[in-house]
Order: sequence, then C-alpha cells, then structure tokens
Amino acid sequence: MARNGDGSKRERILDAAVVEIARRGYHSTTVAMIAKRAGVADGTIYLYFKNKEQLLFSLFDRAMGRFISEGKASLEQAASAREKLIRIVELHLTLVGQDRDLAIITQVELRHSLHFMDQLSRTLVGEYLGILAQVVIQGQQEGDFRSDLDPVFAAKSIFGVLDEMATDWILSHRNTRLESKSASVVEFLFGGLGC
Amino acid sequence: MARNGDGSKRERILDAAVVEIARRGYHSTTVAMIAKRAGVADGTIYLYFKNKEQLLFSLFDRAMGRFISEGKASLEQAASAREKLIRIVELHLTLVGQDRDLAIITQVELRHSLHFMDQLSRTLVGEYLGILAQVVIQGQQEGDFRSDLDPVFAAKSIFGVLDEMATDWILSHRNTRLESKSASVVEFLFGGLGC
Amino acid sequence: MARNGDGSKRERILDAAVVEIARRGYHSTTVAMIAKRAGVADGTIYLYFKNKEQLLFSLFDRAMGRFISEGKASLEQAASAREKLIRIVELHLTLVGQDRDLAIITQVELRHSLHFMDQLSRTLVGEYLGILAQVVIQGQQEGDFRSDLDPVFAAKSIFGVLDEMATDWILSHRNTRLESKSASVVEFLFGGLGC
Amino acid sequence: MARNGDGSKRERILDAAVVEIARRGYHSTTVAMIAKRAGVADGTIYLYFKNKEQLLFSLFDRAMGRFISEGKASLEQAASAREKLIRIVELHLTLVGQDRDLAIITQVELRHSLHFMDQLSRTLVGEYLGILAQVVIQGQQEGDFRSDLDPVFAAKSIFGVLDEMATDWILSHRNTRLESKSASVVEFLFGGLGC
DNA sequence: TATGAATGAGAATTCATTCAT
DNA sequence: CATGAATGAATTCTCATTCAT
Repeated sequence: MARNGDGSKRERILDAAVVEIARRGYHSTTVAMIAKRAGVADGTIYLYFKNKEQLLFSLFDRAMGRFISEGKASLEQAASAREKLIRIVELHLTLVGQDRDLAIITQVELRHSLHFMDQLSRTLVGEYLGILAQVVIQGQQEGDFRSDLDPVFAAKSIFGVLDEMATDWILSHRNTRLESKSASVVEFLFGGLGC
Repeated sequence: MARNGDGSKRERILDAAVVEIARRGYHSTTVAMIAKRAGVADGTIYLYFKNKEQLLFSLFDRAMGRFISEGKASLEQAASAREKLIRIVELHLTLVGQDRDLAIITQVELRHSLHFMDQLSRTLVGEYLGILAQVVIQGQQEGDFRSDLDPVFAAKSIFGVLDEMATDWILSHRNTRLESKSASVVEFLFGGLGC
Repeated sequence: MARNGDGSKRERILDAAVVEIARRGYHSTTVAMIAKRAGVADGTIYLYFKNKEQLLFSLFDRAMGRFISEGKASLEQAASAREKLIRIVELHLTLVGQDRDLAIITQVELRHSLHFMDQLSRTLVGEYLGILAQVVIQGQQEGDFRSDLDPVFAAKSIFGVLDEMATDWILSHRNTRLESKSASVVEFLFGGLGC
Repeated sequence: MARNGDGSKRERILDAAVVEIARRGYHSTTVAMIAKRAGVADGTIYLYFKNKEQLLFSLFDRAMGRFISEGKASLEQAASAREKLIRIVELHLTLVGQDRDLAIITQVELRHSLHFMDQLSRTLVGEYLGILAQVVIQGQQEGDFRSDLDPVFAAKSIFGVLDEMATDWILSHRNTRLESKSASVVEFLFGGLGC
C-alpha cells in the first residue's frame, strides 16, 4: 500500500479518532466510525492498536509528546524561573487552544474513568508536574518565588489554573482564543488575589 | 408506604449508585448492580429515574445541593471577603474529602462527556462560580483584593486550584485528609507564587 | 364509588381500550394507558379482566354482540332472502362505519395472531357466517339465488367482500362514508362481474 | 464468500423467519430464534436487516415479488379478460396455497397493525389491485363484463373474496387444497348470487 | 372493590474483536 | 499487511401482573 502523503496509516487512524471522539465522545464512537473516516477496514485498526482503549491512550501519548518536547525546547530559551513560567503558561494555552478537537479529547474524553486517569497522572501528567515543580524550585532559589510554598503543591496549583482555563474554553462555545488568557493567568499565578 | 429504615427508596438507590459507580465507573456499572445493592428490583430504578443517565445527574444534584446550601450557611457567618474565601476553601475541601466514593463521582465519573459537562457547567457549577465571583468583587470593594483582576476569571482560577487538589487527592491513593491542604491553598490564592 | 353516568367501570375500561388500541395498536398500548384514560388504577383493570388479552377479546365480544343482535332484529323485518341480504350489507357497513376506532380494532388489531383469529372465527365470526349461509339457503329455496353455489362458500364470499370494503375504508384515510358502498356491494353480490 | 448450500445467508434468514413466525407469531418469535434456525449469530441478522420489523417487511416483499412476476407472466398468455381473471384466481389461490407457513405470514402476521397494513396497501397490494382493475376495464371494453361496475370497486371485491378464501383456508386446519376453490370463486365472481 | 408501588422476566440491538481469505 | 463479514456477549429498559394496604 502506498504511503499517502504526509501520514502513515497509523497517523491517519489517530487523526480520524481525534475527530470522531471529539465529536461524539469516546463511548459513542465506534471503531467502525474511526475506520471509515480513516479510510481503512475495521480490522486494520487492530493491526496498529491492541484495542479501542489503547487507541485512546495513543492519542494522548502523541499529544503529550508534542507538548513536552515543545515545552522543553521553549524552556531552554528561558533563563529565569519567572520567564520559564511565562513560557509554560503561554505554551500550555497555545497548544491546547490550537486544536479544539484534540482539546476536547484531553480535557474531557481522556478523563473517562479512574482507571484511565490513574494511567495518565502516573505517566505524562506526572512528568509535566515534575517540570513545573522544578521551575518553582528554581524560582525559590533565585529568590523570585516565595519559599514557603511546597514546590509540588505549587505545581499542582499552577496546573489546576491552566487546566480550568482550558476546560472552560472548551465548554464556552464562543470563538475566543485560549492563549489570550495567558497574561491574566501569569498575573494571577504570581501575585495571587491579595493586594 | 412505610419508610425503609433510614431513607426512602430513592435515597437508597442513589446511595447504592454512588458506591457502585465510584468502584467500577459509570459505564461498567450496570443498572442491575445498583438495584441489587439498593435491595430493589431492576425495574424499580425506573420508577424514580428516567434512565441511567438521569440517575447520574441526580447523584450530582444531591451532592451539589448539599454543597451549595452548606456553603451559603457558612458564608453568612463570615463578614469579610477574605474570611469568606477561607471558609469556601475549607468547605470545598472538607465536603469533597468527606466521602471518597462521592468525590470519585464528582471529580471523575461526572466528567464523562462534553454533553455531560455542558449540563453541569451550565447549571450548578455555574452557580458556584457566580458565588466565588461575588466574593472576589466584595474583596475588591473592601480593598483587600487586587482590583485589576477580572472577578469571573479569578473565580475560575480559584475553582481550578480547588478542583485540581480534589482530583489529585482522589488519584493519590494515600490516606491523607484533603482538608489539610486548606491553609496552603488559601496562602497560594492570596499571595500567589511571587515574593 | 359512585356510578358515573352512563357507564359502569367495566364499560369505561372497554371504551378507553378501544380508543387507545385504535390509536397505537394493541402491542404498543400499555395497560397503564388504558387505566389512565379510563380513570382507574392499573390494578383495577384486573378486577374486571383476567389479562390484557382477555380485555381485547371482551372488546370484540361487546362489538360483535351489538352486531348480531341488531342484525337479527333487522333480519326479522325482512321477508325475502334478497331483502335480508340487502339489510345485512347495509347493517354491516353501517355498523363498522359508525365508529372508526372500533373498526380499527375489528379490522386490524383483532387479527393479531393465528391463535387470536382462531378464537374469533370459531366463535362469533362463525355464527355470523352461519346466518349468512342460512340466508343463502333461503334464497335458493325461494328460487331467487343460484342453487349451484355452496351456501357456506357463498357466505364466505359475501363476508370477504364486506370485510375488504371495511378494511379498505380504514386504510383510505379519506372522509367517506362506508355505508355509501352498500348499493354497489349488493349489486355486485347479486349480479357478479358478468353481463 | 462461499455460498452456503443452496441459498445466500440472507435467504436462509428469511426462510427461517417464515417458519418461526408462522409457528409462533411475530411477537412471540425472538430474533434469537430466527438466528438459531438460520444457523447464524444473532448479530448477523442485523447485517442484512435493519431491525426485526424490516425483516418482516422483507418477507412480504420477497413473497409479493414472486406473486407479481408470476402473475404477469401468467396474464400474458391470456387474451380475454375472462381468461385473465380465471388465471389470476387460480394463481392467487395456488400461490397462497403452496406454502402454508408463508400464507400464515401474509394472511395473518403481516396485518398486525394499522401502520403495517398502511405500508402494505400503499405498495404491493395497491399494485395488485391496479392489475385487477385493468382486467376489469378490459372486460368491460370487450363487452364481457358489466360496465356499470366501478373497476376499482370491482377489483377490491375480487380481492376480498380471494383474501377471505385464503384466510379461511389458513384457519380451517383441514388438509384441503386451496386451489380447489378456484372454479367456485370464478363462478361466483362472474355470476354473483342471483339467478 | 380499589389502589399503585413494586416486581423481574424478557428481548432487541449494539459493537469490539476475530479470522479466513 | 489488509479486509470486512461474522460473531455473541452484554445491557438497558419495558410492562403485564401482583398484592399489601
């Protein structure tokens, strides 16, 4: 079978899955629907993915892979923790805000079940939180961040704010740009509510 | 009809649903399982709930109802916005941390699908965010909170931090008390990361 | 419970059943729907009828009872077989055409199953065919009807034509009067197709 | 895909459905029963038919298709309307009388509900009546049939007699041949009851 | 008689997954 | 590698009927 253009068959299946699952939800999307959109036979899916659940995990892997690699690249160009945090916020919101379908997957569909979330948090999200915590530590060492905050706790708080913005963007069906929130988020994260 | 023990049949069904769904997830829980645990016939479920999905919604309604009523009561005893925020944080973490099964439902199972989340955010969560925004506005008027923050944005940020703590607590299977995070959360929300 | 006006509770149930079953068909009509329309509790139905099927039979009995008693009265006023046949045709089409809901029951719903039709044909319909056959015999004795026709066969043929007219009237949703076909039917039954 | 014995899988399912439904009635026949008799999995039924109701319709289509094609072939060999009518009567009774199971379907099970009968009368039965009416018109033009009869009315009357014979044959559980009635039917249709 | 809450058997249909080609 | 017809387990929901009050 000839390669078609930019994507291998595996990629086409993943692309199709993002669209279908974003549109109808994981449970309402059948393997047959994904196969049809990808232009392959139902059975072919099983040559590339062990089962439907693994396909969903792969979706996340692919997305998170891009996320982290771009994140690392971006962080390297920043020196101070403060700058790094700014970049992370911007990157997070930009990447999530780039593809609504994918965002629906990561913000909603991927959180189907405890079992599922366990997997996620133990792997990629855990790594992401680790990076955030490192930045916090650096900020504290640089004297720029308060040192009375537990870095891991702070990382989770940061993630919580970013994640809520992302989910809120998905649920508000307005046509806003998610990354437009970056400045406010940074502002809030640094300064908090108080005067 | 005689009361069955402590609760009505409807309550028993809801209680059973919380346990079963928390344990195995919404999709893996069959109506028959819930009926069995509730000690009623399968069909009886449908006398009280239109279908399985409505049962899930009712679960949320009941939980959120308690949440909001207790929240309002708690807020009335607080005068300043600062105090109110402290109470909200404590209440949120205490209530969620009170019942792990129920928390699994609210933090994970209830977020199954876009359709589902839409419902939630449009109704009860929306109301909750409104209350938070009111507190922020009050704080700004009292001169205690920064006035350069959009209250609605701030409300979402607060919610994001609380929600992340709750989810994190569910996913960390350690036996910690969720409300033990209250002080740190308040600290972070007021002061932010910066020095 | 006070009698209400013209009908006993049993009659009210039968009346309600005719309307509901005509509208949605026997299988799609629930006992609860009939009870609701009749203004009684579900369980009350079972004080008057053994089960749902018997209710349907009772519907037919009531209708056929009227049919036959009016038929006998009408026939007594007619002397010749020819006149009797005319009266039967008119009566059949008039009675069926009088109540569309009831007609739907007798022409469609009552023919649900072999089992059901067996019951009907062995009882009331059989009696009706017997009356028709008697008229044919009388006509043959009077020298007015061909004597080479088997009376029972002739009776079935007559019934076939009447029944088809009735069914056709039900299915054509136009607002015609069924009894307007009487003259044509009589004409056809007597003279046949040939010149 | 290899042919399974004499018929395609779809045909086997239809054959199985005829037997099961004739025996126990449409509503008492489960899809599982049909699948079992056809030697396929339950789900396979749904590869060929949208649902149970469509399966029933398909049964009728197949039967009626044969009916009409054989009817047309038979009619072509007949010149006069009188001969055509004779052939139609013979064919109708022969075809229905050929397969008792199928006859039960067409005479009883297919008439389940108004909804169902509507479908039938609007399609195939309507076409059949049209053919009959054409024959009547031809007979009138040939001067062989009375011209004071409305052809459509006459067609319905003919159908009524044939249909009643068929139903009667089903209900009489004796082992007679339905086509043995042909001569009497023709005799009656041409000459009527009168001398 | 009358009620209507409760029962629980029963059935259609879906769909992830397999495997012969 | 690819196909897609076939599988059959699995589950929601309905509703006739009962029976304690």
